[in-house]
Amino acid sequence: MQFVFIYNIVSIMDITLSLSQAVAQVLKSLYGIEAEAESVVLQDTRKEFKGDYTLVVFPYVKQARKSPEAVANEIGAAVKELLPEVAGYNVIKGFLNFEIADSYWSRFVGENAEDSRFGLAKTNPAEAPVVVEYSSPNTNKPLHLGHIRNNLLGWSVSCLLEAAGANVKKVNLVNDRGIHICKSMLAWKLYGNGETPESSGMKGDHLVGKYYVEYDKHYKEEVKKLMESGVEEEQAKKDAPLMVEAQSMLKRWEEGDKEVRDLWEKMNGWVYAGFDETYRRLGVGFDKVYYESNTYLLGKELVQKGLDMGVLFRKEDGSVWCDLTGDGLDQKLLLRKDGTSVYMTQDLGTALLRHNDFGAERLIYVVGNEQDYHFKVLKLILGKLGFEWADKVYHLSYGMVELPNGKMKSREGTVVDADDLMDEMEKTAEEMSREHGKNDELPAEEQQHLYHILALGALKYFILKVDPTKNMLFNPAESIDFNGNTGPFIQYTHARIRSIVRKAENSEFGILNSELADAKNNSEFRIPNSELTEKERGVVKALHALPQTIKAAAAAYSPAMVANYAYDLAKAFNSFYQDTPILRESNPEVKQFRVQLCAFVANALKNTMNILGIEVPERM
RNA sequence: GGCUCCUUAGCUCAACUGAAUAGAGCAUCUGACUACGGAUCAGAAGGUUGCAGGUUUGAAUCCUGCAGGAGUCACCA
Repeated sequence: MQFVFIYNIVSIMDITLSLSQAVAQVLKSLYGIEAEAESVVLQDTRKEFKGDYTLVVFPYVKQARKSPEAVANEIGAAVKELLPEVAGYNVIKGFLNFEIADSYWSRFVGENAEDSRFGLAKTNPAEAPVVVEYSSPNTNKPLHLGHIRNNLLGWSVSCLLEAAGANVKKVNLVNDRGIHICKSMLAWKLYGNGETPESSGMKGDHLVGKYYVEYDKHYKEEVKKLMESGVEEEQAKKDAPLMVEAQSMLKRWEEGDKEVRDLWEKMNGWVYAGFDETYRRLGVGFDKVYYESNTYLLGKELVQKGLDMGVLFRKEDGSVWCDLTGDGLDQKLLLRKDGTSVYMTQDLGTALLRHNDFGAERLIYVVGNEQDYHFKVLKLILGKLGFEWADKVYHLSYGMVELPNGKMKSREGTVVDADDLMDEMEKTAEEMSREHGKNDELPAEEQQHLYHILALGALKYFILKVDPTKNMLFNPAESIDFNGNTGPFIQYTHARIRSIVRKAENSEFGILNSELADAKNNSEFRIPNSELTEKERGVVKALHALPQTIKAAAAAYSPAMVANYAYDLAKAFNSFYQDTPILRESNPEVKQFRVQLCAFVANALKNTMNILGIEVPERM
């Protein structure tokens, strides 16, 4: 427990930690119960009862051999004796409610309000990094709503892990080759008449996507014709001239045919320009981008190694397999009979590459839950190949995004395009803002920026507030709502607070004066016995919970926990703000404290929203 | 069909490793000091946590069965 001592010098110790330790200690001395401090569960006291933190004593009554009330009372008395911060306690049935002294809360505010990084851990760049892969798009069509969830999650989980102290590297693995790209290329060659993003004014990724659709249209016609002439459907799908041509194109690509490669590079270039634009608008980015055209041959050596080790086997036709029946799964193909590799082969190779590139402490893959099986197998095979880091591979498996009328299907045109969606949200943000008419005096450029921030705030919050592992429903009408549990609600709260703080800073009273700075060095800092109002305490307790919230959210890879926290904090503040005078307060000391509390909340909202990739405006 | 996951208020979501009367928002209804910024706040109503059993002092949470939904089971990625 050495760290406790150090914490005490740097700042006051988190009362919940002190309480857990005190309870553990008391359990031992009173009843001889051995309990780790971490195993002592404290929950927030429900608001209908008096107190701040609650210990449920039922787990201990058996060993204590007393009634729950008696146990609770004894623990309460002993802990109060131990910790001066505990002002009192009350017992209701088996629930022991600790009441924390206001002096603790005041001191907590005094010591942390000015810390712009409150709740955020420092990262150590020398530490082995956590590599987060996300996005990983195909280059034959533009990004859609499903990609948006992926990108927002990937970005925000990266920020979250950083906030918890990890050294994070974000990577993207672009699927830039394969039959699907050839389809777009072929259709463009046949029907494109040399159309370019410049000539058409179309965004590159959309242009390429257009020809992917074009291919599908003509291909279907061909299949239909063949079937009408008596060919079986399955055969028709293989024999359709367009399919034959696309296959041949892929083959020529692999052979390095100059014409095919040139076209491929040209069209991929269009797509990348388009993606860059979308990424920029979404506010996401990467430390390193891998291209599958460079990595798709990787993994073959691993397969050879696996054969040598005897963990893989070759069938008569020459194909190579991994037998996972011992793990309750099937056999998995790793090399086709013609020696070419499959998805899994590549992924084995890129995992090793990434491990070697970064010396990673963890490899996180942000990939939809439709690939649960794939990653289960990937980890198993890596383990069989003798890589002890196989268990550092973590599949951050997120749920599907559904629309009110079911799944998105590209063929049925029910896909929500990422760029369109952002356009739509920005338009709505502009309309809402104009309606409120509070930003009419801002320069046009700032107005546009504001609409962008609000639109993306709404979109990101809407998606990130849902537990990543769960499927979610995306209702376009609700996603652009700006009231209630939404991004703009929190952004608005921030803007209002900043308005107060600006006024305070400009006023003759000068809130951040030297008196305050001096007082910070004083252990008896700040009106130790002054009483807080109910609403003030609510806000302070919410702030106090930030560091542990970030820790828990990072451990669960859940930006949703951060989103819900930000919302709770904003609500606590709004409730406080509604009926508590701040600048109107006549007692200067109280006024100063409240302004300080405002600045503290604004900063916490900003930091938590930033973890979600959401900016907060100064005014809106 | 096998395997995996899901089912909480009319709708969208919470509820940390089992704990007090299951919480928010939207929608509905009612109210708020001449706004320190009303994109706010206060309140009402809304639930047999899919169904049936079981374990436990205590279950939305753990176990079993059933019903409904999703995903997956490619020499696609």
